[in-house]
Amino acid sequence: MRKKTIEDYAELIYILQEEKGTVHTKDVASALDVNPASVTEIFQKLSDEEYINYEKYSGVTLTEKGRRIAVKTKKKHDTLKSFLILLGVDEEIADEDACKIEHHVNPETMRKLQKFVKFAKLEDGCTRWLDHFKYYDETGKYILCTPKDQEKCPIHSKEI
Amino acid sequence: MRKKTIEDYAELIYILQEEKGTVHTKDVASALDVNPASVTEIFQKLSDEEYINYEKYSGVTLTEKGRRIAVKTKKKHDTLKSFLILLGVDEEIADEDACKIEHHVNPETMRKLQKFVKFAKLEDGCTRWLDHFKYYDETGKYILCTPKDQEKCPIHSKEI
DNA sequence: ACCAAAATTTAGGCATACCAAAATTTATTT
DNA sequence: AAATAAATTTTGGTATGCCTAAATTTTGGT
Repeated sequence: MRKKTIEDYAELIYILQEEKGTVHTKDVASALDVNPASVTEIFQKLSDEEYINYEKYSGVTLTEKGRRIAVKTKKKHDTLKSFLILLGVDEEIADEDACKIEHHVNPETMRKLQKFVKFAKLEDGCTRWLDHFKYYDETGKYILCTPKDQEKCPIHSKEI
Repeated sequence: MRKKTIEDYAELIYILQEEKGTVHTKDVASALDVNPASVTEIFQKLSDEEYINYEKYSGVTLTEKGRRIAVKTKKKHDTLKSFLILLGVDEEIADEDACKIEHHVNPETMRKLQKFVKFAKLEDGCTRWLDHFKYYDETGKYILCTPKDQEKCPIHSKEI
């Protein structure tokens, strides 16, 4: 697998910490599929850079600085994943891709994506376009659906 | 900047080759902002792996294998960039992000994205939902626009 | 409280992607 | 056809993220 970034570690520690308080070498090693010895090295580095509180042999917790980056990263992850699921990507793949992409996306892009997800999930929004997209994705066919054609459209003819 | 992948180099060589035939160390170095000495090393590696034809001091061209990966990568790049532009991301940022993301996206995800871009650009499609999104993005307001409300919607009331 | 097992850390190594400086080859100018 | 300039390659070195094996510390069972 690819090299992990500080963001990967911070995000994971954040999640594990929520679940079980202090986070241990082994937990991180197995979750990210790296050697425990490597995790120790990383703990040292993250500790030097003040992302985590680290005492040898007794696990770690995030510092405020670490928490900030973890939360930010997790938020990016969640947005990307939601977006991909909207598009119809399988959840597992959406999660993997979100994990790989989250480190590389410009904040402006993230903002747009987040807006887009929000838009598509608006309580009172008309999201039949998404149904149209899914139909197009599945069948390859596009059903013309301008206002004057809507009676003929099997998607738009569902009342809302 | 981040480390470059084989895909980055193949894609760039492909583009430069279109423009000017043989591609030289210096071209790649300046385009990717790395030291020429590093480009030489990379040429050696790419040559060993048969992505390029390389004779010392005389530049490179892609092999068939190299061309395949370059074209595939460029296609991913273009799809991602188009998609981001659809969303309203500035072209320059869209290009940068596409470049960083293209190496990490699952083929299934790419297919969905490509479909989505195609869908949004359909000649005869009704893409007012995109206008609605842009309006929502700019103003924060969503204009209710179910079939029965469409007379009141400034976006839908534009005839098409 | 002891001892074995489990977890963690240390030590030593490897591969990769980069760099700067020096050496070499190719291109250009006169 | 030299001489000089430009491009390229070689050499030697750095930082990073990973690994395995060995050493150390902690934990759990009796």
